[in-house]
Amino acid sequence: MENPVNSEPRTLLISGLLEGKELAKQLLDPSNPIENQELLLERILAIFNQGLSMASFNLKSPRSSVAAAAAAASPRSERCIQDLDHHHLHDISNRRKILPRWTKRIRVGSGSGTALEGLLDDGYGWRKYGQKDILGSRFPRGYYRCTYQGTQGCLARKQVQRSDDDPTTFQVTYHGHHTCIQPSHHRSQPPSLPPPASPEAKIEQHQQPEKHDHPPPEYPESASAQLRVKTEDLDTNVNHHQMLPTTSSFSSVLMESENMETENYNTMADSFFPAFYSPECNYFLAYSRHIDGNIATGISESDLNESISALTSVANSPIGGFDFSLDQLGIDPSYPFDVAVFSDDPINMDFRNLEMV
DNA sequence: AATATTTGACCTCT
DNA sequence: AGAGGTCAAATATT
Repeated sequence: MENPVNSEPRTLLISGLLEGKELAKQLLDPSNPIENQELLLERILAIFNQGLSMASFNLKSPRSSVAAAAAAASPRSERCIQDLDHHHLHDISNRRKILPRWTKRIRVGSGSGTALEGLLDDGYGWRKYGQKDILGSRFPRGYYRCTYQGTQGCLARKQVQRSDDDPTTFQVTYHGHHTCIQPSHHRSQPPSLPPPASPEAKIEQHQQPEKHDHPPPEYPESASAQLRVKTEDLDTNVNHHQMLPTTSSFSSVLMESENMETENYNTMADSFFPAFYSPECNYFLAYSRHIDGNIATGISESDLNESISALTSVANSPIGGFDFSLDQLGIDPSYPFDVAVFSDDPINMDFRNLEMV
């Protein structure tokens, strides 16, 4: 029963467009530095994209889009029919391989028994759709999908696995970025606060040496006050934590390197520029992080091009410039674009602070 | 009544 | 064939 908030897409769409309007006004402000103008443009574009995707998603009949077909509404018998479609089959089999995937280790400070898992709220609305005993693990693995899969076609998923050796820690593996607008995230409104708990939770960040990829750091580290991420160790000048509510942290989060099935994602570009792609939906939103006006520290454009084109197979790099178009990218505009635009995830909070203050 | 969770069956991948 | 992942009917919760 999470997110009882009204998630009516129309409302969200309108408020998003209002934000776009506001940004457009700022764009006209001649005192704005040129870098900011680029950012504003990019963001406005993203808002348009999101709006388009929302509108098209809600207009279409559920069966008419892959995203919706992937939604849970489809009975098993219909699935079999759909599976006759080889393309569709191919899409589905590819999806798991290509979707970005990253893992976090979350330690809950205190608590007992089943209540612990409730402390794992990361600010998003999740709906449990399965649980499985895992070979060699004492605790079952929980499977969650985005609450708004049905209404907004968001394909984000996560798995929660309680650690064997330390039952107070959970390994949370995310699959895919949210393409939805989450009401609880909107306008930086953190979800309801959890009951206060041990405030001394220590947050660490580390990487597994054998896997050199970074977790996409744009994931909203609990827009809620429940998780606080220590980002000082991140090698960027991004100050996520400044944007995060820090009132009561009682969970620790260890950002782990990703356990990707595709090495394609395994690039610096992905960590610095968590391009919100979702190849199974064939969409790509040009989106990058501009911190201190330097968007590509340590990353060559060719690196970006390589990784991104490999990822999407439809896109050229959006990083070097923002002059992409749906046609250029071969994107079906009817698919949901990724978003983060309306959510208050850290990266966008950065944007807000950078551009609107 | 609407929405979320549980859980056994089914599907996919290795 | 077996393990992991997902579906969906039954059940629980709000």
